[in-house]
Amino acid sequence: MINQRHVDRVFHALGDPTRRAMLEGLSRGPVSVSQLAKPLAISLAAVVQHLQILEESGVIRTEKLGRVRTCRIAPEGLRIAEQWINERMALWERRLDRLGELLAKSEAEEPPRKRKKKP
Amino acid sequence: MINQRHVDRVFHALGDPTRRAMLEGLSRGPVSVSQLAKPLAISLAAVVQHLQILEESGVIRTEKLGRVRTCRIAPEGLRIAEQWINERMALWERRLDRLGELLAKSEAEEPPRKRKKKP
DNA sequence: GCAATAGTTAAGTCACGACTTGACACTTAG
DNA sequence: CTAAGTGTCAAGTCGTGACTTAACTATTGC
Repeated sequence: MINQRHVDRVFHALGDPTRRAMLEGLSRGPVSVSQLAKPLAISLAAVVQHLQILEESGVIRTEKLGRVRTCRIAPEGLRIAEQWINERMALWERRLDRLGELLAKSEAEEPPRKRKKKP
Repeated sequence: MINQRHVDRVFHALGDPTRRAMLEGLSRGPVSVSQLAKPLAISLAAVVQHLQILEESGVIRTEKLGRVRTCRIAPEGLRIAEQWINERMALWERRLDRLGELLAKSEAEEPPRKRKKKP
């Protein structure tokens, strides 16, 4: 099981439309903070705040060279969210399988029949 | 491309820890509203509000028989979030592939060599 | 019919999260 | 050195989202 705190932070990060837009902006390759901010119609400071949340959640990594900070997607961070979703779906569908088995079995032994008598 | 509104609602729904806990509660099979509420330490009314958000986002379906509403996971709804994540990761990694090709190519043709002269 | 169970709706409170502004710090170019 | 470019930090505003309480509507069981 993955750390619950981690899952919380990742989904909180992904929960905001602006932050998802930023991830879209990053998905074609690494970009600087101001390039990332350009299409966003909010202040640079706001973008930086979002960046911090994204980075702390582990879905992006950043590094600063000189005066420019370069941001890139961290797939291993995103994968945590993906895994969580998959696990829920898997559990759910495993349950459907078990249900299917039960139905199949109860069809196999024709229903209104008494069980084997004990010796 | 999937409807943007849809993606927004799904991620907003998944962004709240209580709602994720509810999905956990549902992942083993369908349950009623009050069963779902029992482990949750919040009022039933609050649970109902969360349920509405979850249902409108399409990650669960519910149906009412008599006085009890039964809730179940809708995997096709969850899959929207999963897809979004996968697409971002895929774009990112496709880019890494292209980068790899470029590097491979520039290694193949030893770098400091003048190009073919025109005829 | 009456009481208990299961859920719904409305109204109001409150905290937190997203954003802004403004001052500041560091790097690079002229 | 100075100016322009790139980002950071702190403080404050504001709206929205998560919650509560309370009154109400079914449905079911005795």
